[in-house]
Amino acid sequence: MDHEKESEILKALGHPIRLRMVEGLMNNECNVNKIMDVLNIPQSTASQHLTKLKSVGILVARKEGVRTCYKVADKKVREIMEILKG
Amino acid sequence: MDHEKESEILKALGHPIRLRMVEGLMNNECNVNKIMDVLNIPQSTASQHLTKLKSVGILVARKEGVRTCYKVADKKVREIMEILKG
DNA sequence: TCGTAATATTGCTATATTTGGATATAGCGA
DNA sequence: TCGCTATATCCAAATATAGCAATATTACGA
Repeated sequence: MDHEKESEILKALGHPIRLRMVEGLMNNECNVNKIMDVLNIPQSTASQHLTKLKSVGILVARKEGVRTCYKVADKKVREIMEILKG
Repeated sequence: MDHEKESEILKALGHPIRLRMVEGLMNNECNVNKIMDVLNIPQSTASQHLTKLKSVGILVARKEGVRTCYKVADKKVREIMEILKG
């Protein structure tokens, strides 16, 4: 097991806001504006958390004109989220 | 999902030393001395990481005379470790 | 090209975490 | 009780993270 990389992923997930982000993005792709509205946090805060989740490979971003759509990209993270839910 | 508690658990797992501790304790119960030897870290560092893992319920401690034996207590954490391994 | 909306980045402060030496505590055997 | 071993706790310094306003960037439509 690559402890460095795995612990990076877990650390990224280990924040209430980011966990809610990932949970919400499990089934739908979503742009930043929607996310910051749903979570009721400032734009810069939302953007930074999303950037962190992307930087460890949990999310991928897709540009759609002026928008950025994020979605969950890591299969293991999906499985972890399922475990936490159950 | 209780995001606060779940993210606490993920944050606790999200550290290379603690991840190695949990991995090593998946199949055997172990005392602090053994753990610090295997991971090659100072005693206080080992103790503190173990304390953190215990405080979020990932590990439980059992006193055996002068020794303290730790083992993995959280079923979901076990499942998460399996996912990371696979 | 201008203006505007969406998003990213910067700059900064406050707070939290990590680390390991030093010290305290507890159990056990002589 | 004394001394030894195992572990926990305390403390300070270094480092990392969180948060958010302000600013920069980018893409689009008029």
